[in-house]
Amino acid sequence: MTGSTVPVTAADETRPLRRDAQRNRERIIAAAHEVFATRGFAATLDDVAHHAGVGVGTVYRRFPTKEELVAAVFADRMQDVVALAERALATESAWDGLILLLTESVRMQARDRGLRDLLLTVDKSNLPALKGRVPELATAVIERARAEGTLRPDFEPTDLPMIFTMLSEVARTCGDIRPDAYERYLTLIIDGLRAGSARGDLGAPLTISCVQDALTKCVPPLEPRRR
Amino acid sequence: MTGSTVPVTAADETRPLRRDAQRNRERIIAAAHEVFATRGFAATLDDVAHHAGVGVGTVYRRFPTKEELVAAVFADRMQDVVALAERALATESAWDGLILLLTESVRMQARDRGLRDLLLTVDKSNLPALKGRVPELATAVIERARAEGTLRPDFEPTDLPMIFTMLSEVARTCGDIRPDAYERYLTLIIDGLRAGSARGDLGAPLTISCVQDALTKCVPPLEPRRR
DNA sequence: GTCAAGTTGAGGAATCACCTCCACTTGGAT
DNA sequence: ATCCAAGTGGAGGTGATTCCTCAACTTGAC
Repeated sequence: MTGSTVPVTAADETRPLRRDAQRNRERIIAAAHEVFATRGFAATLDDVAHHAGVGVGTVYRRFPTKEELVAAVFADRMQDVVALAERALATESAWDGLILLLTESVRMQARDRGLRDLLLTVDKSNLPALKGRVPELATAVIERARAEGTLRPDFEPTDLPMIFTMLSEVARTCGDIRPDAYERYLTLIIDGLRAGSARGDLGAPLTISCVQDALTKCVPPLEPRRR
Repeated sequence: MTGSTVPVTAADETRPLRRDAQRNRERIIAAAHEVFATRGFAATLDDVAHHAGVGVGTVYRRFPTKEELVAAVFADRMQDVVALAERALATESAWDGLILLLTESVRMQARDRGLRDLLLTVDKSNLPALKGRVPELATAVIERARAEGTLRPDFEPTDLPMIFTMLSEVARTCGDIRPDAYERYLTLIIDGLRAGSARGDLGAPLTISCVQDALTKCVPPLEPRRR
Protein backbone atom coordinates (compact mmCIF):
# COMPACT_ATOMS: atom_id res chain seq x y z
CA MET A 1 0.00 0.00 0.00
CA THR A 2 1.03 3.58 -0.54
CA GLY A 3 3.35 1.88 -3.00
CA SER A 4 3.45 4.57 -5.65
CA THR A 5 6.28 3.93 -8.07
CA VAL A 6 7.59 7.46 -8.29
CA PRO A 7 9.36 9.81 -5.89
CA VAL A 8 7.76 10.02 -2.50
CA THR A 9 9.23 13.08 -0.94
CA ALA A 10 6.77 15.73 -2.04
CA ALA A 11 6.71 18.42 -4.66
CA ASP A 12 10.11 18.28 -6.30
CA GLU A 13 10.49 18.91 -9.96
CA THR A 14 12.98 16.09 -10.40
CA ARG A 15 12.52 14.09 -13.54
CA PRO A 16 11.89 10.36 -13.06
CA LEU A 17 14.84 8.22 -12.16
CA ARG A 18 16.62 6.21 -14.76
CA ARG A 19 15.55 2.60 -14.72
CA ASP A 20 18.70 1.23 -13.08
CA ALA A 21 18.59 4.00 -10.52
CA GLN A 22 15.02 3.19 -9.65
CA ARG A 23 15.93 -0.45 -9.24
CA ASN A 24 18.76 0.48 -6.91
CA ARG A 25 16.53 2.78 -4.95
CA GLU A 26 14.17 -0.07 -4.27
CA ARG A 27 16.99 -2.41 -3.37
CA ILE A 28 18.29 0.16 -0.93
CA ILE A 29 14.93 0.59 0.73
CA ALA A 30 14.45 -3.15 1.04
CA ALA A 31 17.94 -3.60 2.47
CA ALA A 32 17.45 -0.69 4.81
CA HIS A 33 14.27 -2.23 6.10
CA GLU A 34 16.13 -5.40 6.98
CA VAL A 35 19.10 -3.67 8.49
CA PHE A 36 17.00 -1.26 10.52
CA ALA A 37 14.84 -4.13 11.65
CA THR A 38 17.74 -5.75 13.41
CA ARG A 39 19.99 -2.85 14.36
CA GLY A 40 17.53 0.00 14.54
CA PHE A 41 18.64 3.52 13.78
CA ALA A 42 22.10 2.55 14.97
CA ALA A 43 22.63 0.92 11.58
CA THR A 44 24.92 2.93 9.32
CA LEU A 45 24.30 3.88 5.73
CA ASP A 46 27.42 1.89 4.91
CA ASP A 47 25.71 -1.17 6.36
CA VAL A 48 22.68 -0.55 4.23
CA ALA A 49 24.80 -0.15 1.13
CA HIS A 50 26.59 -3.43 1.65
CA HIS A 51 23.37 -5.21 2.37
CA ALA A 52 21.86 -3.80 -0.77
CA GLY A 53 24.90 -4.73 -2.83
CA VAL A 54 25.48 -1.16 -3.98
CA GLY A 55 28.25 1.31 -3.29
CA VAL A 56 28.00 3.66 -0.35
CA GLY A 57 28.07 6.57 -2.75
CA THR A 58 24.85 5.37 -4.30
CA VAL A 59 23.08 5.35 -0.99
CA TYR A 60 24.31 8.83 -0.15
CA ARG A 61 23.30 10.12 -3.56
CA ARG A 62 19.77 8.81 -3.18
CA PHE A 63 19.33 9.48 0.52
CA PRO A 64 21.64 12.25 1.66
CA THR A 65 20.56 11.80 5.26
CA LYS A 66 19.57 8.80 7.29
CA GLU A 67 16.37 10.59 8.07
CA GLU A 68 15.24 10.58 4.45
CA LEU A 69 15.93 6.89 4.18
CA VAL A 70 14.02 6.21 7.35
CA ALA A 71 11.07 8.16 6.01
CA ALA A 72 11.10 6.19 2.76
CA VAL A 73 11.37 2.88 4.58
CA PHE A 74 8.74 3.39 7.23
CA ALA A 75 5.99 5.35 5.51
CA ASP A 76 4.08 2.15 4.84
CA ARG A 77 4.78 0.47 8.14
CA MET A 78 3.51 3.53 9.90
CA GLN A 79 0.20 3.21 8.13
CA ASP A 80 -0.14 -0.20 9.70
CA VAL A 81 0.31 1.34 13.11
CA VAL A 82 -2.27 4.01 12.40
CA ALA A 83 -4.69 1.33 11.25
CA LEU A 84 -4.03 -0.65 14.39
CA ALA A 85 -4.68 2.34 16.63
CA GLU A 86 -7.91 3.02 14.81
CA ARG A 87 -9.04 -0.55 15.20
CA ALA A 88 -8.15 -0.37 18.89
CA LEU A 89 -10.30 2.68 19.33
CA ALA A 90 -13.21 1.06 17.56
CA THR A 91 -13.51 -2.12 19.61
CA GLU A 92 -16.65 -2.61 21.56
CA SER A 93 -14.88 -3.06 24.87
CA ALA A 94 -12.38 -0.34 25.65
CA TRP A 95 -10.25 -2.81 27.57
CA ASP A 96 -10.02 -5.12 24.58
CA GLY A 97 -8.99 -2.15 22.49
CA LEU A 98 -6.20 -1.29 24.87
CA ILE A 99 -4.96 -4.87 24.96
CA LEU A 100 -5.08 -5.05 21.19
CA LEU A 101 -3.07 -1.89 20.90
CA LEU A 102 -0.51 -3.05 23.43
CA THR A 103 0.02 -6.58 22.21
CA GLU A 104 0.11 -5.77 18.54
CA SER A 105 2.19 -2.63 18.70
CA VAL A 106 4.73 -4.22 21.00
CA ARG A 107 4.86 -7.24 18.74
CA MET A 108 5.58 -5.00 15.76
CA GLN A 109 8.30 -3.22 17.66
CA ALA A 110 9.84 -6.48 18.77
CA ARG A 111 10.03 -7.68 15.21
CA ASP A 112 11.31 -4.42 13.78
CA ARG A 113 13.62 -2.37 15.92
CA GLY A 114 13.60 0.39 13.33
CA LEU A 115 9.89 0.79 13.84
CA ARG A 116 10.49 0.94 17.57
CA ASP A 117 13.12 3.62 17.16
CA LEU A 118 10.80 5.61 14.97
CA LEU A 119 7.88 5.34 17.38
CA LEU A 120 10.10 6.45 20.22
CA THR A 121 11.71 9.27 18.26
CA VAL A 122 10.85 12.60 19.67
CA ASP A 123 10.16 15.66 17.58
CA LYS A 124 13.60 16.13 16.06
CA SER A 125 13.29 16.72 12.34
CA ASN A 126 10.25 15.71 10.30
CA LEU A 127 10.01 12.13 11.35
CA PRO A 128 7.27 12.60 13.91
CA ALA A 129 5.06 13.75 11.07
CA LEU A 130 5.18 10.17 9.85
CA LYS A 131 3.40 9.09 12.98
CA GLY A 132 0.34 11.04 12.05
CA ARG A 133 -2.48 10.67 14.50
CA VAL A 134 -0.96 7.74 16.34
CA PRO A 135 -0.19 9.58 19.57
CA GLU A 136 -3.65 11.08 19.81
CA LEU A 137 -5.28 7.77 19.00
CA ALA A 138 -3.24 5.96 21.61
CA THR A 139 -4.14 8.54 24.21
CA ALA A 140 -7.79 8.15 23.32
CA VAL A 141 -7.56 4.38 23.66
CA ILE A 142 -6.10 4.74 27.13
CA GLU A 143 -8.60 7.33 28.24
CA ARG A 144 -11.49 5.33 26.97
CA ALA A 145 -10.37 2.29 28.95
CA ARG A 146 -9.94 4.40 32.03
CA ALA A 147 -13.42 5.84 31.62
CA GLU A 148 -14.78 2.36 31.20
CA GLY A 149 -13.40 1.50 34.61
CA THR A 150 -11.42 -1.54 33.45
CA LEU A 151 -8.02 0.17 33.35
CA ARG A 152 -6.57 1.33 36.66
CA PRO A 153 -7.38 5.01 37.03
CA ASP A 154 -3.84 6.12 37.79
CA PHE A 155 -2.44 4.90 34.48
CA GLU A 156 -1.53 7.76 32.15
CA PRO A 157 -0.85 8.12 28.43
CA THR A 158 2.75 9.04 29.21
CA ASP A 159 3.22 5.54 30.59
CA LEU A 160 2.81 3.99 27.18
CA PRO A 161 6.20 4.99 25.76
CA MET A 162 7.89 3.92 28.96
CA ILE A 163 6.29 0.50 28.69
CA PHE A 164 7.51 0.33 25.12
CA THR A 165 10.98 1.19 26.35
CA MET A 166 10.99 -1.56 28.93
CA LEU A 167 9.62 -4.26 26.68
CA SER A 168 11.72 -3.38 23.70
CA GLU A 169 14.75 -3.74 25.91
CA VAL A 170 13.66 -7.29 26.63
CA ALA A 171 13.03 -7.88 22.96
CA ARG A 172 16.44 -6.51 22.05
CA THR A 173 18.38 -8.56 24.54
CA CYS A 174 16.48 -11.84 24.21
CA GLY A 175 15.58 -11.37 20.59
CA ASP A 176 18.01 -13.80 19.04
CA ILE A 177 17.13 -16.71 21.28
CA ARG A 178 13.59 -16.05 22.44
CA PRO A 179 11.90 -13.55 20.17
CA ASP A 180 8.73 -13.96 22.19
CA ALA A 181 10.29 -13.29 25.58
CA TYR A 182 8.78 -9.83 25.76
CA GLU A 183 5.28 -11.38 25.78
CA ARG A 184 5.92 -12.78 29.21
CA TYR A 185 6.56 -9.37 30.68
CA LEU A 186 3.83 -7.73 28.70
CA THR A 187 1.40 -10.21 30.22
CA LEU A 188 2.76 -9.41 33.66
CA ILE A 189 2.31 -5.71 33.08
CA ILE A 190 -1.17 -6.14 31.66
CA ASP A 191 -2.12 -8.05 34.78
CA GLY A 192 -0.98 -5.04 36.75
CA LEU A 193 -3.00 -2.71 34.56
CA ARG A 194 -6.44 -3.98 35.47
CA ALA A 195 -8.40 -1.72 37.74
CA GLY A 196 -8.89 -4.66 40.07
CA SER A 197 -5.17 -5.29 40.48
CA ALA A 198 -4.33 -1.75 41.49
CA ARG A 199 -3.16 -1.93 45.06
CA GLY A 200 0.08 -0.01 44.94
CA ASP A 201 0.20 3.73 44.49
CA LEU A 202 1.75 4.72 41.20
CA GLY A 203 2.64 8.18 42.50
CA ALA A 204 3.03 11.23 40.33
CA PRO A 205 2.71 10.54 36.60
CA LEU A 206 5.60 11.40 34.31
CA THR A 207 5.26 14.67 32.49
CA ILE A 208 5.40 14.74 28.73
CA SER A 209 8.68 16.59 28.73
CA CYS A 210 10.19 14.09 31.12
CA VAL A 211 9.22 11.27 28.81
CA GLN A 212 10.53 13.13 25.80
CA ASP A 213 13.83 13.63 27.50
CA ALA A 214 13.97 9.96 28.42
CA LEU A 215 13.21 8.87 24.89
CA THR A 216 16.05 10.85 23.42
CA LYS A 217 18.32 8.64 25.52
CA CYS A 218 17.01 5.42 24.18
CA VAL A 219 16.98 6.09 20.46
CA PRO A 220 20.29 6.42 18.61
CA PRO A 221 20.67 9.91 17.16
CA LEU A 222 19.84 10.16 13.48
CA GLU A 223 22.45 12.80 12.82
CA PRO A 224 26.15 12.22 13.29
CA ARG A 225 27.64 13.82 16.35
CA ARG A 226 28.94 17.34 15.93
CA ARG A 227 29.58 18.75 12.48
CA MET B 1 32.85 -2.77 56.51
CA THR B 2 35.33 -5.05 54.81
CA GLY B 3 37.35 -1.85 54.79
CA SER B 4 40.74 -3.38 55.32
CA THR B 5 43.46 -0.85 54.63
CA VAL B 6 45.76 -3.11 52.69
CA PRO B 7 45.60 -4.81 49.28
CA VAL B 8 42.42 -6.69 48.67
CA THR B 9 43.17 -8.95 45.78
CA ALA B 10 44.35 -12.09 47.52
CA ALA B 11 47.64 -13.59 48.44
CA ASP B 12 50.28 -11.46 46.80
CA GLU B 13 53.61 -10.86 48.44
CA THR B 14 53.68 -7.16 47.53
CA ARG B 15 55.08 -4.91 50.21
CA PRO B 16 52.74 -2.19 51.48
CA LEU B 17 52.21 0.81 49.27
CA ARG B 18 54.03 4.03 49.85
CA ARG B 19 51.92 6.58 51.68
CA ASP B 20 51.20 8.79 48.66
CA ALA B 21 50.41 5.74 46.57
CA GLN B 22 47.95 4.51 49.14
CA ARG B 23 46.28 7.92 49.20
CA ASN B 24 46.00 7.88 45.43
CA ARG B 25 44.61 4.39 45.48
CA GLU B 26 41.83 5.51 47.75
CA ARG B 27 41.15 8.59 45.68
CA ILE B 28 40.89 6.42 42.62
CA ILE B 29 38.45 4.05 44.23
CA ALA B 30 36.28 6.90 45.45
CA ALA B 31 36.32 8.57 42.04
CA ALA B 32 35.62 5.27 40.34
CA HIS B 33 32.62 4.77 42.57
CA GLU B 34 31.19 8.09 41.47
CA VAL B 35 31.97 7.63 37.82
CA PHE B 36 30.65 4.08 37.70
CA ALA B 37 27.54 5.21 39.56
CA THR B 38 26.55 7.49 36.73
CA ARG B 39 28.03 5.83 33.64
CA GLY B 40 28.23 2.23 34.73
CA PHE B 41 30.91 -0.03 33.33
CA ALA B 42 30.89 2.11 30.22
CA ALA B 43 33.04 4.62 32.09
CA THR B 44 36.66 4.60 30.98
CA LEU B 45 39.72 4.42 33.19
CA ASP B 46 40.67 7.79 31.75
CA ASP B 47 37.41 9.18 33.12
CA VAL B 48 38.20 7.78 36.50
CA ALA B 49 41.70 9.24 36.45
CA HIS B 50 40.46 12.72 35.63
CA HIS B 51 37.79 12.50 38.27
CA ALA B 52 40.35 11.41 40.81
CA GLY B 53 42.75 14.15 39.81
CA VAL B 54 45.55 11.73 39.00
CA GLY B 55 47.25 10.79 35.76
CA VAL B 56 45.89 7.95 33.71
CA GLY B 57 49.15 6.13 34.15
CA THR B 58 48.57 5.99 37.88
CA VAL B 59 45.23 4.31 37.44
CA TYR B 60 46.65 1.76 35.04
CA ARG B 61 49.56 1.05 37.37
CA ARG B 62 47.29 0.39 40.31
CA PHE B 63 44.46 -1.33 38.44
CA PRO B 64 45.75 -2.88 35.24
CA THR B 65 42.25 -3.92 34.23
CA LYS B 66 38.87 -2.38 34.73
CA GLU B 67 37.81 -5.60 36.34
CA GLU B 68 40.24 -5.18 39.22
CA LEU B 69 39.02 -1.68 39.82
CA VAL B 70 35.42 -2.80 39.79
CA ALA B 71 36.22 -5.50 42.32
CA ALA B 72 37.91 -2.99 44.61
CA VAL B 73 35.04 -0.53 44.30
CA PHE B 74 32.12 -2.87 44.78
CA ALA B 75 33.28 -5.36 47.38
CA ASP B 76 31.59 -3.37 50.12
CA ARG B 77 28.47 -2.46 48.19
CA MET B 78 27.95 -6.09 47.42
CA GLN B 79 27.90 -6.92 51.09
CA ASP B 80 24.94 -4.56 51.40
CA VAL B 81 23.12 -6.55 48.76
CA VAL B 82 23.88 -9.83 50.50
CA ALA B 83 22.60 -8.36 53.75
CA LEU B 84 19.44 -7.19 52.00
CA ALA B 85 18.79 -10.59 50.50
CA GLU B 86 19.26 -12.20 53.89
CA ARG B 87 16.85 -9.81 55.49
CA ALA B 88 14.37 -10.49 52.72
CA LEU B 89 14.56 -14.19 53.38
CA ALA B 90 14.06 -13.69 57.09
CA THR B 91 10.85 -11.67 57.03
CA GLU B 92 7.81 -13.21 58.56
CA SER B 93 5.70 -12.90 55.45
CA ALA B 94 7.33 -14.24 52.32
CA TRP B 95 5.52 -11.65 50.23
CA ASP B 96 6.91 -8.82 52.31
CA GLY B 97 10.36 -10.32 51.88
CA LEU B 98 9.97 -10.37 48.13
CA ILE B 99 8.74 -6.80 48.04
CA LEU B 100 11.59 -5.72 50.26
CA LEU B 101 14.10 -7.38 47.98
CA LEU B 102 12.57 -5.89 44.88
CA THR B 103 12.13 -2.32 46.06
CA GLU B 104 15.46 -2.02 47.79
CA SER B 105 17.60 -3.76 45.23
CA VAL B 106 16.06 -1.83 42.38
CA ARG B 107 16.51 1.37 44.31
CA MET B 108 20.19 0.59 44.80
CA GLN B 109 20.59 -0.15 41.14
CA ALA B 110 18.82 3.03 40.16
CA ARG B 111 21.18 5.07 42.30
CA ASP B 112 24.30 3.27 41.22
CA ARG B 113 24.50 2.04 37.68
CA GLY B 114 27.81 0.38 38.39
CA LEU B 115 26.12 -1.82 40.93
CA ARG B 116 23.47 -2.64 38.38
CA ASP B 117 26.07 -3.57 35.80
CA LEU B 118 27.81 -5.77 38.31
CA LEU B 119 24.61 -7.53 39.36
CA LEU B 120 23.76 -8.18 35.74
CA THR B 121 27.25 -9.30 34.80
CA VAL B 122 27.36 -12.89 33.83
CA ASP B 123 30.16 -15.26 34.65
CA LYS B 124 32.95 -13.64 32.66
CA SER B 125 36.04 -13.30 34.79
CA ASN B 126 36.00 -13.36 38.58
CA LEU B 127 33.39 -10.72 39.16
CA PRO B 128 30.47 -13.04 39.79
CA ALA B 129 32.37 -14.32 42.82
CA LEU B 130 31.74 -10.93 44.36
CA LYS B 131 28.04 -11.62 44.33
CA GLY B 132 28.47 -14.47 46.74
CA ARG B 133 25.21 -16.09 47.74
CA VAL B 134 23.01 -13.37 46.31
CA PRO B 135 21.60 -15.42 43.42
CA GLU B 136 20.72 -18.36 45.64
CA LEU B 137 19.18 -16.11 48.25
CA ALA B 138 17.09 -14.30 45.67
CA THR B 139 15.86 -17.58 44.26
CA ALA B 140 14.93 -18.69 47.75
CA VAL B 141 13.00 -15.49 48.38
CA ILE B 142 11.01 -16.04 45.21
CA GLU B 143 10.34 -19.67 45.88
CA ARG B 144 9.27 -18.96 49.40
CA ALA B 145 6.72 -16.41 48.22
CA ARG B 146 5.44 -18.79 45.63
CA ALA B 147 5.04 -21.53 48.24
CA GLU B 148 3.21 -19.08 50.46
CA GLY B 149 0.69 -18.58 47.70
CA THR B 150 0.97 -14.82 47.57
CA LEU B 151 3.20 -14.66 44.50
CA ARG B 152 1.71 -15.84 41.24
CA PRO B 153 2.79 -19.44 40.70
CA ASP B 154 4.12 -18.92 37.18
CA PHE B 155 6.73 -16.38 38.22
CA GLU B 156 10.26 -17.78 38.04
CA PRO B 157 13.63 -16.80 39.46
CA THR B 158 14.89 -16.12 35.94
CA ASP B 159 12.37 -13.31 35.72
CA LEU B 160 14.18 -11.29 38.32
CA PRO B 161 17.13 -10.19 36.17
CA MET B 162 14.78 -9.33 33.35
CA ILE B 163 12.76 -7.10 35.66
CA PHE B 164 16.01 -5.48 36.70
CA THR B 165 16.80 -4.91 33.06
CA MET B 166 13.49 -3.24 32.35
CA LEU B 167 13.48 -1.02 35.40
CA SER B 168 17.10 0.00 35.14
CA GLU B 169 16.39 1.13 31.62
CA VAL B 170 13.72 3.43 33.00
CA ALA B 171 16.10 4.60 35.69
CA ARG B 172 18.82 5.27 33.14
CA THR B 173 16.66 7.26 30.77
CA CYS B 174 14.65 9.22 33.31
CA GLY B 175 17.39 9.36 35.90
CA ASP B 176 18.43 12.96 35.46
CA ILE B 177 14.98 14.42 35.69
CA ARG B 178 12.95 11.91 37.67
CA PRO B 179 15.24 9.61 39.62
CA ASP B 180 12.18 7.97 41.11
CA ALA B 181 10.44 7.22 37.83
CA TYR B 182 11.29 3.54 38.02
CA GLU B 183 9.16 3.25 41.18
CA ARG B 184 6.05 3.82 39.15
CA TYR B 185 6.73 0.85 36.93
CA LEU B 186 7.97 -1.28 39.76
CA THR B 187 4.63 -0.70 41.49
CA LEU B 188 2.83 -1.66 38.31
CA ILE B 189 4.84 -4.84 38.01
CA ILE B 190 4.35 -5.72 41.66
CA ASP B 191 0.62 -5.36 41.20
CA GLY B 192 0.91 -7.87 38.41
CA LEU B 193 2.92 -10.21 40.60
CA ARG B 194 0.24 -10.96 43.16
CA ALA B 195 -1.30 -14.38 42.87
CA GLY B 196 -4.70 -12.74 42.74
CA SER B 197 -3.82 -10.57 39.73
CA ALA B 198 -2.67 -13.46 37.59
CA ARG B 199 -5.11 -13.71 34.73
CA GLY B 200 -2.84 -13.82 31.73
CA ASP B 201 -0.70 -16.81 30.92
CA LEU B 202 2.99 -16.07 31.24
CA GLY B 203 3.91 -18.90 28.91
CA ALA B 204 7.20 -20.75 29.01
CA PRO B 205 9.71 -19.33 31.49
CA LEU B 206 13.08 -18.12 30.24
CA THR B 207 15.90 -20.58 30.66
CA ILE B 208 18.97 -19.58 32.61
CA SER B 209 21.14 -19.64 29.53
CA CYS B 210 18.69 -17.45 27.67
CA VAL B 211 18.83 -14.90 30.45
CA GLN B 212 22.60 -15.08 30.58
CA ASP B 213 22.79 -14.42 26.91
CA ALA B 214 20.43 -11.49 27.24
CA LEU B 215 22.40 -9.99 30.08
CA THR B 216 25.63 -9.95 28.11
CA LYS B 217 23.84 -7.60 25.75
CA CYS B 218 22.89 -5.12 28.38
CA VAL B 219 26.15 -4.72 30.26
CA PRO B 220 29.06 -2.96 28.58
CA PRO B 221 32.00 -5.34 28.13
CA LEU B 222 34.70 -4.97 30.74
CA GLU B 223 37.50 -5.76 28.34
CA PRO B 224 38.33 -3.61 25.35
CA ARG B 225 37.34 -5.06 22.03
CA ARG B 226 39.85 -7.32 20.38
CA ARG B 227 43.51 -7.26 21.35
C1' DG C 1 71.54 11.81 49.97
C1' DT C 2 70.06 8.17 47.46
C1' DC C 3 67.13 5.59 44.69
C1' DA C 4 63.27 2.54 44.20
C1' DA C 5 58.69 3.49 43.92
C1' DG C 6 55.55 6.36 42.13
C1' DT C 7 53.55 9.90 38.92
C1' DT C 8 52.32 12.25 34.77
C1' DG C 9 50.03 13.14 30.43
C1' DA C 10 51.26 13.63 25.69
C1' DG C 11 50.71 10.87 22.07
C1' DG C 12 50.78 6.29 19.19
C1' DA C 13 47.73 2.67 17.75
C1' DA C 14 43.33 0.77 16.85
C1' DT C 15 38.50 1.28 15.77
C1' DC C 16 34.59 3.30 13.92
C1' DA C 17 31.12 6.16 11.49
C1' DC C 18 30.62 9.61 8.11
C1' DC C 19 30.89 11.13 3.61
C1' DT C 20 33.42 12.91 -0.64
C1' DC C 21 35.37 12.48 -4.96
C1' DC C 22 36.50 11.02 -9.46
C1' DA C 23 37.43 7.54 -12.76
C1' DC C 24 34.36 4.57 -14.74
C1' DT C 25 29.73 2.57 -16.61
C1' DT C 26 25.20 2.83 -18.67
C1' DG C 27 20.37 4.06 -20.07
C1' DG C 28 18.03 6.23 -23.34
C1' DA C 29 17.30 10.21 -26.47
C1' DT C 30 18.48 11.28 -31.12
C1' DA D 1 25.50 3.85 -33.79
C1' DT D 2 26.65 7.71 -31.02
C1' DC D 3 26.81 10.56 -27.23
C1' DC D 4 26.54 12.33 -22.70
C1' DA D 5 23.95 13.32 -18.54
C1' DA D 6 22.85 10.46 -15.03
C1' DG D 7 24.35 7.09 -12.27
C1' DT D 8 27.85 4.02 -9.84
C1' DG D 9 31.50 2.17 -6.83
C1' DG D 10 34.43 2.12 -3.13
C1' DA D 11 39.13 3.61 -1.67
C1' DG D 12 40.42 6.68 1.39
C1' DG D 13 40.42 11.31 4.08
C1' DT D 14 38.40 13.30 8.40
C1' DG D 15 37.50 13.40 12.97
C1' DA D 16 35.88 11.23 17.19
C1' DT D 17 36.82 7.92 20.73
C1' DT D 18 39.05 4.59 23.54
C1' DC D 19 42.92 2.14 25.14
C1' DC D 20 47.31 2.10 27.06
C1' DT D 21 52.53 2.85 27.00
C1' DC D 22 56.63 5.10 28.11
C1' DA D 23 60.30 8.23 29.16
C1' DA D 24 61.13 12.15 31.76
C1' DC D 25 60.22 13.76 36.13
C1' DT D 26 58.94 13.77 41.46
C1' DT D 27 58.85 12.03 46.06
C1' DG D 28 58.73 9.04 50.19
C1' DA D 29 61.46 6.44 53.22
C1' DC D 30 65.53 4.50 54.81
